[in-house]
Amino acid sequence: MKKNKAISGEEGNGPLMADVARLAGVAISTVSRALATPDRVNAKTREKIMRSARQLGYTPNAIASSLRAGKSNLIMIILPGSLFYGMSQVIPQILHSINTTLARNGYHLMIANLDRDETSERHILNLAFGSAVRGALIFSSDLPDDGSRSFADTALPVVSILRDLSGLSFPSVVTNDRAAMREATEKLIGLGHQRFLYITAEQGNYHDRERYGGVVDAMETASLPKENIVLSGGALSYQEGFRIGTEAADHFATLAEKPTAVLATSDDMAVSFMSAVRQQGWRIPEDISIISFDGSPACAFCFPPLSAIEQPVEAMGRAAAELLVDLIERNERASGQRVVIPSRLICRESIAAPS
Amino acid sequence: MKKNKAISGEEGNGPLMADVARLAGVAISTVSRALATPDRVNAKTREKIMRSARQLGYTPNAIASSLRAGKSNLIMIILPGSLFYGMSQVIPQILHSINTTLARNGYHLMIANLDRDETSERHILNLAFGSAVRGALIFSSDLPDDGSRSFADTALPVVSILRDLSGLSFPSVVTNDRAAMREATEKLIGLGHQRFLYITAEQGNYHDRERYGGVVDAMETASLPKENIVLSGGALSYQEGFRIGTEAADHFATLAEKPTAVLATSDDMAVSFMSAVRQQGWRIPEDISIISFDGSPACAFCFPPLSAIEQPVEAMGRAAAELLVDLIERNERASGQRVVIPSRLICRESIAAPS
DNA sequence: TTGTAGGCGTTATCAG
DNA sequence: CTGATAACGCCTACAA
Repeated sequence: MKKNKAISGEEGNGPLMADVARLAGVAISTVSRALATPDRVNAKTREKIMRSARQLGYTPNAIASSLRAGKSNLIMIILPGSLFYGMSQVIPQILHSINTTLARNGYHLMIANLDRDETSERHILNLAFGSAVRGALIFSSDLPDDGSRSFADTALPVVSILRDLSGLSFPSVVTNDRAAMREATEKLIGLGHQRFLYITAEQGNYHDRERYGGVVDAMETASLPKENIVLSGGALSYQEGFRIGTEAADHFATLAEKPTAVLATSDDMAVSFMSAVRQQGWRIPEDISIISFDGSPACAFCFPPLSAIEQPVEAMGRAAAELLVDLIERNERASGQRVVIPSRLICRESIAAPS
Repeated sequence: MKKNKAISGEEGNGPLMADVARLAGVAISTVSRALATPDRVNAKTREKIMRSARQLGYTPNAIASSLRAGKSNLIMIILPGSLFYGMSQVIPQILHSINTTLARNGYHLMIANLDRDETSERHILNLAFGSAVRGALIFSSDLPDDGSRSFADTALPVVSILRDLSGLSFPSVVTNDRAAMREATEKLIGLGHQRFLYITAEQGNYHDRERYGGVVDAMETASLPKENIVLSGGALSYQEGFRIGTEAADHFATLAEKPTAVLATSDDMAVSFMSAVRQQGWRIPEDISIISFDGSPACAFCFPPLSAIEQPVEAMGRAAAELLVDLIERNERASGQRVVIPSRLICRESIAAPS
């Protein structure tokens, strides 16, 4: 009833502009104009065309427009495989807010996994260099490189999220990892804690450096020795958060001088650590205080409710998408601008003064 | 160094096949062949072409190929906005496994939010009818419809995930909601429980019907009266899982005859319920046993560790993507086939015999 | 084995 | 205001 594509065509790929033109008794170009710039065509003709289009169920072929226009309306987001697991809803939340913002501006979002194989890097580079996408968002990742081409050389507008790549002149939307961690540490110091366990993944990566730096800052300000920070983890990726937290608890058990407070760099590490030390007989927060990073909604329902540095995921996604759209629209690219969206420390029952 | 695009062209959209041809001293078509069907061109010519291509950093224009071929290699996944929140990692996990499978077969994954506004429905229909995508995965959603076009009429290959749409002749990859819930209920009945609180979202939707049905099945088999199932929630979407669980705890507090076991239809509902009833002074599992649905990895680290029906998210994603690729490759579409990937009941400390 | 020519569906330019 | 025509970049008969 709505669709009319010839005689059941089997493969008939839907009506074309030409079909609409024929039905309306005008030239193809007139149809095109009626659709793109309605006020540049006579009202009556326009009406006729619109009616024909509706009657045929015509939908413009997006690929043909893209080819003609020399640009697509696809945005690619590069996601590290390691962030797909765990309880923190960083990925879905950010995808949702980005996608909503992009859709509102007429763009579509394509996902590109950045796994640890070279195929995925090549895929991404093909997309970037093959004019398949109009812009890219790169989420907490390094720049793909397949040996002969590097993402750094792309002519695409790119915005980095979470990781600060403004030094490479990619505009970046980040949070204040360092200051937030410093604030959390100061909070614990204020409660009387002096000895900390810092649990991390992938020691030395951007987030670890920033966050650890924040802890050190706070210690220095309070004139506490750096040696009071015991490190745990550091060898695995964020994807392994639960394992990192569990192992940190084992590590904790072996320590002669126990830290009284824990700073975990992801929710997964925090909850698995809490679960394991509880089984060892420690109480939270009486024996151990703990604050984590990410602050997914589930933290409020942990036992005890988990204090956390809450990353403004939605806001970051929105900001990044808007920045990218703006870049595209203004036909720019470089500019090492840096948007910082602050994280908030949410204190819940997992912290208290040491006993 | 790698890229050579004329004299810094400003807008020069990268080298074309024509550039490669010129550099190699052959015709464009020969370049095309050398890239697509290498053995149909002289080894020496091929070499020359490959070298030129590499030297220029040539990457084929994906849009042009798609137009020429009459088909894109984009797959769209339709995701309901309501599933982007909460602790269960259904969305990221399934995106990851789908994307990996698709990438291996040369396809790319595009996200389409299905929010509650008509714009998003129109967007999706434009994609489906505008030849922009080659196939679609529809994740636990109803079929988009903008009033004049319906997704049901699309000529695209479509696979439904989680929701059984095989009746509408869309191949579907689902889990055994009903049987799994039945098994969970039987487990609790076996422990001696006779009175249940069933917490749900969106009463009457596909998942609710299936899951509730499973509870009823188990009750009937055990000759327990249906009245022993107390319902909570049912008015909000899955997105509101934490709120649903919290409210269910309030509801629980008002009940004269307390259920001794709880069946929650998402992890979010379960953890927020546990958190709230604990504050009311109840103990789990001594006073209340609880089993949830989804079984995200974090369940193992709850307090107490949460028993759950674990959905095989990865496997479902992989199966759906493979099914879709197969459909595309074999040029088919309809076929109400239904792949069931069973969920597993994982028992942890949140259940025990009633006291 | 290689080259020539035409077309995929749309849009922009230029006449009429 | 409308119509013919030429691209967009690639691929594939078909011809050489």
